Amino acid sequence: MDLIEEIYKLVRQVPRGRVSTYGAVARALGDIIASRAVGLVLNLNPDPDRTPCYRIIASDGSVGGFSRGIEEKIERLRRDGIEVRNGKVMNFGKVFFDDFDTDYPLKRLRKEQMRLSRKVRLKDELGEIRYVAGFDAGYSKSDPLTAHGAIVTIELESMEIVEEMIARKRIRFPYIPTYLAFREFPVFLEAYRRIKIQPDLILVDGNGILHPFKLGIASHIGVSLDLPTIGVAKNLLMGEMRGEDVVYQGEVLGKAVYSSRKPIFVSPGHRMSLDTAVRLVRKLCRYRIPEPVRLAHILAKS
DNA sequence: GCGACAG
DNA sequence: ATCTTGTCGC
Ligand SMILES: [Mg+2]
Repeated sequence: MDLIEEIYKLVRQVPRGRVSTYGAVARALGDIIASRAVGLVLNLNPDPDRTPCYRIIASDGSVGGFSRGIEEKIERLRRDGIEVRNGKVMNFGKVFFDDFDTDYPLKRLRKEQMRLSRKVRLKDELGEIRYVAGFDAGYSKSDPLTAHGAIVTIELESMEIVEEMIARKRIRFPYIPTYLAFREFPVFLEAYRRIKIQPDLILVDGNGILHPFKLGIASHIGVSLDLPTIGVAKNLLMGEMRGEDVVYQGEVLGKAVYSSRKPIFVSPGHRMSLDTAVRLVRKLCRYRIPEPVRLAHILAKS
């Protein structure tokens, strides 16, 4: 799924003399939550003549940002015949374009999450756990369209590294909260296909079932490979704290683990109960982040 | 300005 | 997530 191209295709539908908004483009993608991602993608637009990203402004009528400076954005809008005063588009309601031709790609991906979430199993289905892998992805500002995916596998008993793998993949999907797997799963798979030692368990940087459709990236990976997985997040995506429980819509989907002063948020991904996930994560923590993920994080950045 | 949404 | 020297505390 090339969501970056989908965004550019929508932007090209905005006619000269009209403007639209980051939120309107996000709604045409299928989910308003993607509005910030629309801005980030337009920031990387290589050709503002072919893809007139300057016609996308903030929902309050202010012009928003432009990588070449907002002066050029205002100048381009004026050349289109748009009146701009004090950084605001005049007659906003009249020039606003929202008549996008779209098949709502994010709605399709949401349905895919709902379909996969029915396959998640939350009872312990673990054989003997000898090898534990951790996965994380890293990026760089100088090359923001390449993801670096790292897998580090350790032996549980000795906590020694037995394998390290790094893969690169062109990114065609921005970070959108609750859609993380569609960004990072491809580079995970690229690295996973190359490892020689089959892990018995994979820890993933991100959530498991602690997700609005119970399909965070750890569950997405677990179900796709039918392997036991655990999600380990450094920040809380959703839910409220009840003691150490993370509760969402009346259900305990995760737990805060105080491996250091600041907690991490653990949720089962697949073939695992919450309690077992927490027990295994505690066992794997030398510092705040469990070793396989911590080491994968370092490798992905290098 | 506030709230806030993994990475 | 990224941009990033040095400093402080444990
Ligand atoms: Mg990460």
